Amino acid sequence: MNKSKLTLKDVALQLGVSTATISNAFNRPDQLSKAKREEILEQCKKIGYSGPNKAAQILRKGTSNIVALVLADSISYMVSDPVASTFIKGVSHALREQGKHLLLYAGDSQSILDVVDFVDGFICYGAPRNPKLVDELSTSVKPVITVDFDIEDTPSINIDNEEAAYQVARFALSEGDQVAILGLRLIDSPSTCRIYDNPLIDVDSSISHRRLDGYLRATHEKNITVSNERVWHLPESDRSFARQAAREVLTSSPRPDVVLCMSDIIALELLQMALDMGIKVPEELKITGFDGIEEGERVRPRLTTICQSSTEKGVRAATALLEQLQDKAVLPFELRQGETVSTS
Amino acid sequence: MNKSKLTLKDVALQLGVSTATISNAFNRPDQLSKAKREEILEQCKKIGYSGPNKAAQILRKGTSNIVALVLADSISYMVSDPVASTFIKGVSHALREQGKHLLLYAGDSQSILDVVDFVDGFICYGAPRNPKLVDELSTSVKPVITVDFDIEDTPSINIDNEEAAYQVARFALSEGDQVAILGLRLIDSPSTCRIYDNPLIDVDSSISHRRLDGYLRATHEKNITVSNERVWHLPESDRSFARQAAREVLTSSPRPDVVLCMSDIIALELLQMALDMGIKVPEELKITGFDGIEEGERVRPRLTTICQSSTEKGVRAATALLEQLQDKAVLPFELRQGETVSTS
DNA sequence: CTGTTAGCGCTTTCAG
DNA sequence: CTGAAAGCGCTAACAG
Repeated sequence: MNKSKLTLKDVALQLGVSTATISNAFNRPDQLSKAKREEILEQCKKIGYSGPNKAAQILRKGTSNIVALVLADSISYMVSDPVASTFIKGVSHALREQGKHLLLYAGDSQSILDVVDFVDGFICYGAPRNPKLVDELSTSVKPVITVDFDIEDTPSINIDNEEAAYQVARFALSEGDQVAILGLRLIDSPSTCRIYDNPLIDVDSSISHRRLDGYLRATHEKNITVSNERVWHLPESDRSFARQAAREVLTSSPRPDVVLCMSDIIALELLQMALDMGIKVPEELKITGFDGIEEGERVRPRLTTICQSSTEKGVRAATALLEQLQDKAVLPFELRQGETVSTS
Repeated sequence: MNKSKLTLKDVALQLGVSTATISNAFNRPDQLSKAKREEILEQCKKIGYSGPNKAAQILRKGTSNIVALVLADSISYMVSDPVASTFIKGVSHALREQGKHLLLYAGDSQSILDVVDFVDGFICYGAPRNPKLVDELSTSVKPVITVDFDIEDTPSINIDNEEAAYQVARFALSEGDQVAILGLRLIDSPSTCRIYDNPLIDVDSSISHRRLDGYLRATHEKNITVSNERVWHLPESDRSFARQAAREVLTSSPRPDVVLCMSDIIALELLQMALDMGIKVPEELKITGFDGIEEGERVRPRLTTICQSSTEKGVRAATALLEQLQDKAVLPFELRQGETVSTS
């Protein structure tokens, strides 16, 4: 109970050795004889000293074994998103193997200053909602790795979103199709809407715009034009936004033959609503998703989508951070041919 | 860039005031004139000092604004469980309002010693897989609150699992029904199996056993006997375990008329498998879940289950910890009448 | 309202 | 291999 009051100094005094010896017994086994070390450790256990105080170690050593995972959005939102939570899974798995701990950090926070002094580094998953964090991160002395977006001169992990979107769209489209696109964070609006002529946000770093580019490359190839009123913006990959958008799309006229969705969550809501409305998939409506979440395989018809391994991304991100790898990695993806696109 | 090298002392020197004044400017506005304070803050910004080093503050003040959330299992597993992630959502939401940060901690870790010295407290969600953590937690000087299980003399948050299980079972059962139970962590086994005469683990604190008690109270009331070979054990509320168990149950003879499931995930897998096998729900098979996850409402027929608000639990847990409330709270639950039980 | 000072608990040269 | 001593950067008395 009073273990918390015992300091290394107290212990040194009690055991009649110097503080350095105790410290070494815990941290640097090579600095003293095995026998002595074991004796000290045993004595410590006996008197209830469980090792050097971590707070002091952090200050002194400048490392804490804590890695901050900066999420794009609030933790609340991210943790219930299947893609993000799969990513977190990967990160935590890799961190755990290295004895590191995981601090979750919201991307809509004011600043990273609260933690920058004591964490060992940052994994930044998606462009944080608060852009100020990007500035802070890019000038931070602590190592940073970004995932699904880029900061100049900072290592990152991505997939080729443009190519992936192109492939899934090309697979789904036939000449003459009426096409609609359900996009993610395309413009600066907190609600679901068509993009019309609103300025696209953040063009460079946004994965959404890369995906849009890919979709449009495929439509051009099939001589299909997609006007801006057939492109919807959703502020988040969230089921209720998705439902709204799905309803708009399915009741719009002409009703599309193909809907390209920038996430599986969106696609799944669209699918469900279509089925509820008695629309046959894929005969009357083809749907593509993006991400490859499990639920897309459980549902009937199975979702046609792009699979990317979020777990793998998480593992890679954590590993790259800890090993200080400096490269910008591009991971593979895979087209999954479900049944929401006719294979004829 | 060299902001990280500036210390409070340097700044004091540069601005020609004492270190205490700088410290006060940042931490105790009441200790100096508003004018002076603002001037100092501005100067600091100008020379690139962003405030006292947090690592040093942690050591000095003994608080870090970090709260550890100890999960029952590995982070990887917990973060993809809808119930746990909803809980995390609640916790992070409440923490955020208080400017606290969230450290995720795995319940199968070796020890909490790694972090106990610098976190401000522990929220412990479910009995940790490694029981040693419970000992450490119970002797820790840092505040602790448990959720869904109890540690003596430690505040906690629970629902009345026995009563909830009783109610859902009573609702589902009719005299003469053949009953099976899909339970969670009932015995000490890493795989899905019937419990037979294996000793039940951890009887007191386990919510699973409270639920089992509730189910059995209901069956007794209806003069139904449920032998131990009609009770399955699943090591986790995990879809693949659930599928195994579902298959065993549905192919066992006599095939049950009612299956009481200790989580919605289990119930949903059972439901899906039953439908795939052409078994009519609820006409030929009644199913009950536990938890009230969203997916249970999206599926057809809708799941009959016990709803408990995991978000609310999370919020309460965080609040209670931060406000040092000492009571053992019992939260309400609600029976949700879906369509997996006939309402006749 | 401001400045001085003594640590918070530890690690790490550097002599011995 | 061991011990003495100097901080890591900061805060909170306390005295002025």
